[in-house]
Amino acid sequence: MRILVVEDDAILAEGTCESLSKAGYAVDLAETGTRANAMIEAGSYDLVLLDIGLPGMDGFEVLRRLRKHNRNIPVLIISARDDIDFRVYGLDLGADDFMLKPFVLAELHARTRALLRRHALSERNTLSCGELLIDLGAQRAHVDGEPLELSIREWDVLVYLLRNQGKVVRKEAIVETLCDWKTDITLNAVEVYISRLRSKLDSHGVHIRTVRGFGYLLEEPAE
Amino acid sequence: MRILVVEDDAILAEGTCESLSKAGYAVDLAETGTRANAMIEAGSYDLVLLDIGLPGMDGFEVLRRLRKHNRNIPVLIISARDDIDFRVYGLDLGADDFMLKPFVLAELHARTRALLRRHALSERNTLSCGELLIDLGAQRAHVDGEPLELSIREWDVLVYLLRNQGKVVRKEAIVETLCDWKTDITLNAVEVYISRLRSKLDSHGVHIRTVRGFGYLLEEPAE
DNA sequence: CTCTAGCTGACAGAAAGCTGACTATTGAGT
DNA sequence: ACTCAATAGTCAGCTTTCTGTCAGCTAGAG
Repeated sequence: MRILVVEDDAILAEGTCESLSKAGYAVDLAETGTRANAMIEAGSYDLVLLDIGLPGMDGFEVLRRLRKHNRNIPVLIISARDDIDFRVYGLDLGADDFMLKPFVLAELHARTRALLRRHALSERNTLSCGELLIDLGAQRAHVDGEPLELSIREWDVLVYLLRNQGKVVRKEAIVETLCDWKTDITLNAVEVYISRLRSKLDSHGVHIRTVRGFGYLLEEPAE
Repeated sequence: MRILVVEDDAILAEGTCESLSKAGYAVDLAETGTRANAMIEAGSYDLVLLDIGLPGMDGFEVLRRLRKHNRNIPVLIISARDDIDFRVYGLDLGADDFMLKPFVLAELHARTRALLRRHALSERNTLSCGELLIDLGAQRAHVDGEPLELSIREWDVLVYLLRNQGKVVRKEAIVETLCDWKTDITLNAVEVYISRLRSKLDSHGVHIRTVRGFGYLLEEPAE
């Protein structure tokens, strides 16, 4: 269970990290917002403890950027400002919980456990095919170790293909998974998604095969 | 078709069960998560309607335990919380569909039907003949372990032959299975399909015998 | 040997799929 | 409120692949 602590106050950071480490979590520390974003991009964390009052890029900005890509990582905001507006603002931006400074370590642990349990990332859920790796928990995809930029639609289609790896998937089925029951999307749209996915995946050796008259097939990494 | 409804709200539960019963399903009710898990273990259900907001063991936990053992049962999650995170989370855990309360019964029925249909289709049923193996669920054919490229027509004819393995199949019957009603295809077309199939299968020891004046015969793996 | 059912290569028209371009929409940033 | 950028979905034209027919050929029954 990996936790990223984003905190500029050295003393508070040390206390927090140490306490969490002792509790058995793998803890990393980021002292600035910029660094925090970089680390979140690079590593896959199960929880982010985010101090709002950071020098430079502030916590809200970090959160906003984080939510752009990793929609699912739980974020616990820590703020010195006893201001209900910040609380609302933070939750609007997609924070999962909010804690005021000063706090006792027991509360930190309780909230940490609660968040992790709620998100149950203990059962990290990944799908893969050859050099393609998808982390459902963090909602991120990688090929050849490089992060892959996917729009929501592309993501959904790819996940569906991966879940049905080795099976031929009909376009109708893809449409159904996209818009749960109101099927007002053309089948051609699926062709477009596939086309866009291919342009991102083909060069990495992940091929979506067309099975004429049936649909598409993501073959197992047979080579 | 047996459905297990997991719902603690007595009124909602009754309405749901009654409606599904009337639609011809055999419906059982579980009021708690613990009971739900026990019943799933014991009985063989074709679908589970799972409310997330349960007292005691919550829906996610039920789902997690269920997936540990009976991975294939389709699960439709029902949640009062209008929260995309729950949706993603539930789907991550292996739910097959997601519905928000309040819902109209028509939607419930539509989703139920869709899930049962989809599941029935994905059941792995296979046909085989010697080294030839056909997976109807995945819509894939293999010979000698190698995937076999077939067009729709070839696929249909081959499936028909396999379904009538050991029997002589008349060309007229094949034409009928192809174009359900408009039989404006020449019998010669069947000869062409067979010819094309043979060129793909012969080298793998799968022989379609001609029975002069009658039709074709796919012999059982005599060897 | 003859006759006929069946085989199969070739082909043209049809169908299915691909993709660049375009429009509408959304959402962030100012 | 406005702008800019990214995304979603449609469309149209193009490419690829399949289909069904034909015609000439093969081969089995008598």
